[in-house]
Amino acid sequence: VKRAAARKPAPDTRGRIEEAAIRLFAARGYNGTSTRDIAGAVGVTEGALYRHFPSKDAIAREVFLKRYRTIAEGIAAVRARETAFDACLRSLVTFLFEIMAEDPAGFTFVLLTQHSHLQYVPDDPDTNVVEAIVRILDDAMDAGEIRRGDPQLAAAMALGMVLQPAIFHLYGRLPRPDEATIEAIVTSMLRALR
Amino acid sequence: VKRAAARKPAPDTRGRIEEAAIRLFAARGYNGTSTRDIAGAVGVTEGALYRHFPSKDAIAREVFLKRYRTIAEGIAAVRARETAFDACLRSLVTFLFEIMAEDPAGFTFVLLTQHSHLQYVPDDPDTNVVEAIVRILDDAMDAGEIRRGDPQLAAAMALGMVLQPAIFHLYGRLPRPDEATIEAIVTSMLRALR
DNA sequence: TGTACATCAGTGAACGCGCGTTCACTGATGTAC
DNA sequence: TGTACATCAGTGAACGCGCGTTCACTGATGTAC
Repeated sequence: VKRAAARKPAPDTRGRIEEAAIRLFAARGYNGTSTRDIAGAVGVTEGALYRHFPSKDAIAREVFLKRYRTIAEGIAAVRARETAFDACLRSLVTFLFEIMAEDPAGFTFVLLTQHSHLQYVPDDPDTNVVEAIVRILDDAMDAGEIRRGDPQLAAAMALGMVLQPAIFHLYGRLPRPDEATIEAIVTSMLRALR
Repeated sequence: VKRAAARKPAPDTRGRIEEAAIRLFAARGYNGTSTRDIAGAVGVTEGALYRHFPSKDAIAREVFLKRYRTIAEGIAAVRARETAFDACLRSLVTFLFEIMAEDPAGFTFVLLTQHSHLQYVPDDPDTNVVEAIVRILDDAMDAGEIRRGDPQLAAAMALGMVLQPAIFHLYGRLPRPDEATIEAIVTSMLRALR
């Protein structure tokens, strides 16, 4: 019988380290999480961590860049798909709340630690979330869909109108954003930008 | 001659500990700053810290609540002074950028560590910044100066439209906000809310 | 198919270090008589 | 004014602890002949 062989699959220790790390980092912060915490959550010894990553710092960087890339790629996809500015904005806001709902720990971790890691992200709009948004708004200004102004400032305000409600939700001040909430945010953003 | 007596003033070690702590916490985070760092910046030994504060945590809490109260009192003052909603909003945004310019370290520290300390701030609108803003927007909705909606969500968006540009400035993505920038933000906020 | 060796992901114990905190002490200042 | 004592803010050395990391090792799996 092959029972032994059939039992073997699904250790995937590396993936489980990443999951545990992101969850703990989001909850307690990088410095507030020890390698013992991570190893304990995974169910291995600390030594095992170093079979998969060269250092604690490398775990955080790896995990950040992976999540960050997911967000950047999602934004690029929306940008490519939606030609009308209104629809693009609506899709972007919907997308951001979707990934926040799907992976709250990952979203929180990226939100809270972005400034420690953003130095490793190039300013290229295909990989940098903020640059992508600046570009979208700049194009919309060129097309006359929103009024002219500093695209960096417009991007900051637009981003703030999404992230601050997201933060309010993560800290329990707002319930999980529903369709109506997203619509209210998009409406306000369009009014602010036009 | 009284030279020795005239030399004596201005140790104010407690105040200097607070200043050094807030500057270091803002730059490196709470966990990234050691009591040795703080004592070294002040020019005393670590033991001296414990003549003025019972623990490192108490330094952070004290310093946070002091700065936070300054902001809350400033907002309350604006609210009491300005009766017209437009003027109130303009004064609030101006005030926030003023204290950020005056005390960047304090502002950064409060911005970054608020969620560790907000549990010590009551939900009372006289002491809680977010509650005060919710109240202002709720009143403006009652008075018909802005359109009805969830005041918590409106507060989140309004706050995001100020804080995200502030964050962009702190991290070098935007220059120091000038009069025109503040005016652009206020204009966008009014459009978003009306 | 069986045997010899290489590779790999794990263990568990230990490491040196920097952390927050403590403590006995000192010297300057304030107070009482 | 002088003396005796209390208080206070500092020193400097030490503490125990938890941290990130290392290392010799083991046993399971893959590969070559």
